[in-house]
Amino acid sequence: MSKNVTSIPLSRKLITTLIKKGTAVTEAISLNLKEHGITLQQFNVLRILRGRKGKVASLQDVSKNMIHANSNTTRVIDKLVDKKLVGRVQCPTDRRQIELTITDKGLKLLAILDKKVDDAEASLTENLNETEMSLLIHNLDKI
Amino acid sequence: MSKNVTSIPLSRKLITTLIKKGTAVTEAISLNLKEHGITLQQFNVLRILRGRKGKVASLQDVSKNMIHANSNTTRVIDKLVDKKLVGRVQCPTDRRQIELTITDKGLKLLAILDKKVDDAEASLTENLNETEMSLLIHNLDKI
DNA sequence: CTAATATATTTGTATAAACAATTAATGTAA
DNA sequence: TTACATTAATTGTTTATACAAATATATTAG
Repeated sequence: MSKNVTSIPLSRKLITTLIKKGTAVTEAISLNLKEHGITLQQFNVLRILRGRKGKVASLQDVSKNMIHANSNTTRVIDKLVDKKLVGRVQCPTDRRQIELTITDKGLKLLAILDKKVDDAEASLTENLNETEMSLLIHNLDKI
Repeated sequence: MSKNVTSIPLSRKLITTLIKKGTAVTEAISLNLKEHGITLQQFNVLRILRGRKGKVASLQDVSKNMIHANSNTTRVIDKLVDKKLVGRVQCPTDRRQIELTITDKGLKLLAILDKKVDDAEASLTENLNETEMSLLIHNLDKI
């Protein structure tokens, strides 16, 4: 069966909705972090590092897992190091690489932020039940 | 029935997926516009103005309909005026307001861009059928 | 009519992001 | 070993965005 021509406007509606909701959600989450002087990018880096459970991560490990894998990762991490939330040392076996870890201070802050972000995320999705959420995730992954 | 506690990680997964997909889609669409020196914001303004079908729009009309309703709308429009894609005149009855219209050159460019963007949007959603797209839109609107 | 208030747009400034180029260290082939 | 290529991270620069303040015009209360 051939693709229905009316699928073009529907795909436009879907993409537009996705961009708008994505932006709105980003802003809603960011708002909770802002009071603590943390950006969404910085928050993601902290979460990635905590996920390492003590093992070090290189800058490119982090960069790959970020929403935007870009060349500004160094500067995002600079801010976290300045705030003593992340430790950065040169890798002894390959001195091109750096080894990143989350500090105790970072873990403590993250615990506070997580609570706020979890609440915000729960609030944003309060009109959806679990089945709907699972289906949304499943179908969003087809895009 | 009380809310299941496992809904918290599911909501996190959903929000994370939404942010990532929203970003990816934004970039994919932007890529098509970039070759023509147009940003997504500028493209949206052109579409909004075309939607007016000849009637003028004020800056705040445009700003309200943009993904980011912000104080930088003036500068986005500056670029479009520079490129002669949009006309800007002072409103005679209320000189605080400006009257914006899309030019013929703007309409011609938009016709080209629309084609590319429609194709990109169709391609992005090719793994979804109409029922799935409708449901996605419906459920995203609950967020 | 004048002062105060409200509204529409613009401008200034600091921060963030995109993109390209550079530096430093390592790996590899003659 | 030495030159060349590759990899990892950093830096420079331009453009975009967020947020606050300023400007210009219009409206309203007295």
